[in-house]
Amino acid sequence: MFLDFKSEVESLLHSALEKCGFKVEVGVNSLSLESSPHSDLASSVGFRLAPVLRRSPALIAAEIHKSMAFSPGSASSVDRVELAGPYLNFFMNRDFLDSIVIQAQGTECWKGKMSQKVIVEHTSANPDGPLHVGHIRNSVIGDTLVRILRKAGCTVDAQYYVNDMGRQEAMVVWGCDHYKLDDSKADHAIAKVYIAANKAVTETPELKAEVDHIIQRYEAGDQEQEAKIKCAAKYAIMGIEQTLHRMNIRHDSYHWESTFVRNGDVDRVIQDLQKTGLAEMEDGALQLDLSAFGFEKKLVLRRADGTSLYTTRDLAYHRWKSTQAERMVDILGADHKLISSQLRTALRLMKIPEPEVVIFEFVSLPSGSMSTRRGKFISADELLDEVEKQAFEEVTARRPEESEELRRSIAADVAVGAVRYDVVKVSADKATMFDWKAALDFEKLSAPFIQYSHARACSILRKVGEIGQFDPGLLTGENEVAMIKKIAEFDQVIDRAGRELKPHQLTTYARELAESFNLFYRFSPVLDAPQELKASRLALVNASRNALRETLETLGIPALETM
RNA sequence: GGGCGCGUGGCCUAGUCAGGAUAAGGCGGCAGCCUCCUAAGCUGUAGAUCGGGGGUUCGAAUCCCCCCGCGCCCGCCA
Repeated sequence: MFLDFKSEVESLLHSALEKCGFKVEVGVNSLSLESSPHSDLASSVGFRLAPVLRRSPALIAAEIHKSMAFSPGSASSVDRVELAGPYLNFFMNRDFLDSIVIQAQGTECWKGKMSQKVIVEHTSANPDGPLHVGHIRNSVIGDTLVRILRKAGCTVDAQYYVNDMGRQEAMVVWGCDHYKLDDSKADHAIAKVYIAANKAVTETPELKAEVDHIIQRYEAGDQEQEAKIKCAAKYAIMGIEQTLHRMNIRHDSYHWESTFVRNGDVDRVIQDLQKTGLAEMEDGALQLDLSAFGFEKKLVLRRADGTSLYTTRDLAYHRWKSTQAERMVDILGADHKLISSQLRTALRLMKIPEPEVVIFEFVSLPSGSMSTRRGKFISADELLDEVEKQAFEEVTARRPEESEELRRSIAADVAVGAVRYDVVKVSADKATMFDWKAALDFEKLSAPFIQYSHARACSILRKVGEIGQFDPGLLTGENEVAMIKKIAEFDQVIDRAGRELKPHQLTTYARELAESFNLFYRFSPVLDAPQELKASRLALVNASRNALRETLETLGIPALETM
């Protein structure tokens, strides 16, 4: 696919440069390759070389162009190279376009060549209540990255780190001791006692000691507290999992932070950090001085009462992770920026590989930021319910003759897609404001737009039996060629999103792919086309359907066959 | 106060990391397209000094500096 074309262009350029005796600096994109409206791939390397060679970029480009060891048929994917002033324009040849259509008939061509083992940790929400619309930004970004990396060829373990030793879980247990869990969904029931407990402790500060006592006994290995905390946390996670599953999100493994306290890993981390000479006792607590690395405040490794802290436990978790994978990816909210830099610095001090951290900015409500503790949030369940309700109305308006069962099922799939696409389409480093109107809009910049294109392709394919013999060379219309080229881009998009950990790039591609298909659909009749052309167009519909399906699946969005 | 991030038509965003050939979409506005494979679609049109100011460069939305605005953080919480 596109990456093959690109590497062929690269080697053509490299040998031409060598022939001319030109040297380019090594580095990313040293050949100055860029996508261009004027060609399939362009190089502005002439500009790069101009200051060194003291000649005009156009002259340099012309010289490179002249010594390009290129004749028709000498390359498997490049048709021609054109000189346009200082630019070199590369074009794909017909054989290459044909091979894209043929490859895309199958299932093999969509998988990338990466082969690393990767751990992606995402969601890891405290088991103190349901996921809200802020949490799901973490879950959706994380799960989409898991899918992208798998598509790129990696072996991925999606991990959920369970914070069972923190204050918030002790608060939940205190709440369960004093209030009754009602029969609402597990995570929602937990949230109610958690909110009540917070209220009680705020109003009666003396109760704080009781909560502290729970933490201390749990850390000391008290069986009763352990049973209570594990039970409460598991109950909350059960509810959280239901919500995640509803959004097509699954974790491969769960890791409890208490594990790393019990097995001694936390103590070992502390010992190793002491060996750096940067850790010292202050006010009874062990603190790490990271001022040499630009951190003002010291990082507390162990409380004066001897109990551990979140960061220290997280260090132990990361040390373990580093022995299990070649890449570690953490998805964290913007509130973790500082602590994750400190974590990485501490790991570096111990010569432990650092994770790649994907930070996403906050999702706020028009009324301000969300808070589980204060009960101020829109839950993911509520969001999904509302979107599903809206989707049901829309599908009913369009397909009133279909059974309610089918309409419900389509609405559920549309809702999952709409929510996931809406969340992941914005770059992670942009703070967003939750907007009901946008969440309930199923038009162009949304998952239903892409699902719809897929459904249209399926609809055409349903009307014919087999595709049979076809000649891809007949697909020469403007929209047909554009569609083939767009399909070809799939491997490059996956590769780049997987390396840069930018899942929103895939949503842009998905939109472009669907747009291309809709144009082809609009201007190239398939079923009414003359016999031979019909077969070729059917093959392109099939290729498009496969590309749309792969893209949707990688986004975790159901590829609906009818809607 | 310090650190990090963000600022692109009325609104939401892509493009910024790796500077290049006319700033790309959506929503909303206006004007059109269902005897035609699903109109959750398609076409046309109006609308942008890319927050402001300096600088680097043949060339800056993109890199550097300053300023302004917004967000997050600066706990022996997580």
